Amino acid sequence: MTKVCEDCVVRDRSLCGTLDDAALTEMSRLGRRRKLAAGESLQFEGDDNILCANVLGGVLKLSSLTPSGDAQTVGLLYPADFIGRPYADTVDHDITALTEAEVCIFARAPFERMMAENIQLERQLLERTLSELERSRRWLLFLGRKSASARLAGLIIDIDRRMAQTGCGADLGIGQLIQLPLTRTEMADVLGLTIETVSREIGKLKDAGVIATEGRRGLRILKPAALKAIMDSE
Amino acid sequence: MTKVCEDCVVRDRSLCGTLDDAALTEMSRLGRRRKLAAGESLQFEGDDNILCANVLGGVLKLSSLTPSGDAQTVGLLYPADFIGRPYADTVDHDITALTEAEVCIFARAPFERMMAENIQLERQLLERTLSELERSRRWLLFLGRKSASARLAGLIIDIDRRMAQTGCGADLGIGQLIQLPLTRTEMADVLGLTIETVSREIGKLKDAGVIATEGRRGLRILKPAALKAIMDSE
DNA sequence: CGCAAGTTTGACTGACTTCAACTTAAGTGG
DNA sequence: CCACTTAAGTTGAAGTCAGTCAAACTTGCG
Repeated sequence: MTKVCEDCVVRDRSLCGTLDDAALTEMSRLGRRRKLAAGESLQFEGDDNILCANVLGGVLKLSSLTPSGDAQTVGLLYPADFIGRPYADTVDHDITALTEAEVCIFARAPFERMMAENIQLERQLLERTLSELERSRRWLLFLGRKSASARLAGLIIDIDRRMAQTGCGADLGIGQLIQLPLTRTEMADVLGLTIETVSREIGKLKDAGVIATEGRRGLRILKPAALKAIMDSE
Repeated sequence: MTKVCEDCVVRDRSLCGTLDDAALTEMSRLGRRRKLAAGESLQFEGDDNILCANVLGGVLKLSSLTPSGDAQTVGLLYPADFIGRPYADTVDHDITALTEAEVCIFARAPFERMMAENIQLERQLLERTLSELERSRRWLLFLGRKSASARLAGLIIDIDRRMAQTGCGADLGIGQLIQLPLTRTEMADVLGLTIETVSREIGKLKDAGVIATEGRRGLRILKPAALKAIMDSE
């Protein structure tokens, strides 16, 4: 008999990582995997809040629509990230796969029961939520105070870091090929900019030799220090 | 003998609200009150993370300085709100009193011990952190996508709501006098705008009869529906 | 190869910023 | 109690960054 969740690529890094074998066995009974095609949504703002999940693979976004119709992405979800908001009745944001993605879904009620019985689960989630709050607040500073170029640099650096953590490969490896999980439109939605501005700013970074692009989604960071400087600049 | 924390104005609404008498007694031994003058800081970004606290009275801000020197306020703290980030080594933001304020401070280590022993405390903090994350994400949408007027309207509505919860008085009571806890400069720091723009936008709202001002910090909402409409507009 | 979606580029516009002068509010000491 | 002082807020003119609208160009898939 194979060990529970043995084939789970995020077994150690996900919320479940802290569980002992018995708890993990029960957890695995509650969870079921689901694949999402790029563009497919897991839930929509206003839905009944019925699920929690772990991201197994791919990248997803958390987004809201303004009444006037344009989108703002408020967070990106990478493998091992947790999805969901226990204890809430309704869902606050759309969750949509940016790339092909796979998630391990738990119904909310049994997940909450697991949390009550395994305090380390709750503790883990608290720590993650606190980090996520911190990430979100740092991004507030970008949207509130930084220029288009600084925002873009910040996003590229963030993606690089998260992709490095996720797959293999070092953070800010010079010249390494990154597959962007977002289209220009999606980048614009994260950055609070328009697609045209994003395109122009990418052009400028290319012209300056800071990055190189390869097709639509391929990107290489050629001058990490310069990119960081742009991110930190006003 | 008087009951523990009996005179605490936020006894029921704060994180401590869920504790039983025994736990509250211990908690009260750990906490000590501190008054802050307007403008005084409780901690600075980068400090060792040594404290957690409950806000007893007044309004405080969470803020960061960009490398280029201007401030972005990433959150406002009202009575009963929790301050601090358990489990982290350093502090992520400055915390500064906007008005005269009072807080109930706990050293971080014993606070974490209390959390370990009283799971409802951890659970409460998790729920609060999840809400705070949600608030922060909603604000992301404002900074990313909304015009100066919509942001200002959003801030006024938020302040009104929080002040109403905090003191007495109904939410969005027409014509009721609100004492703004922020100066124009501080509003600008929250909104990601300049002080001049804030001033001009307030002027426009006054001209439109949506609000009235009284001195520097007094404000009345005359047309709540109109204000909400402006907030929701692009 | 051809098409459609995605992206880039250009010209123009506008919202917010910047810089600067001026006004008001609120506290202080004579 | 009022002139004085100073910080806070308002107003105006000019500049700029990013948005809008529109057209051309890629890219990758069928």
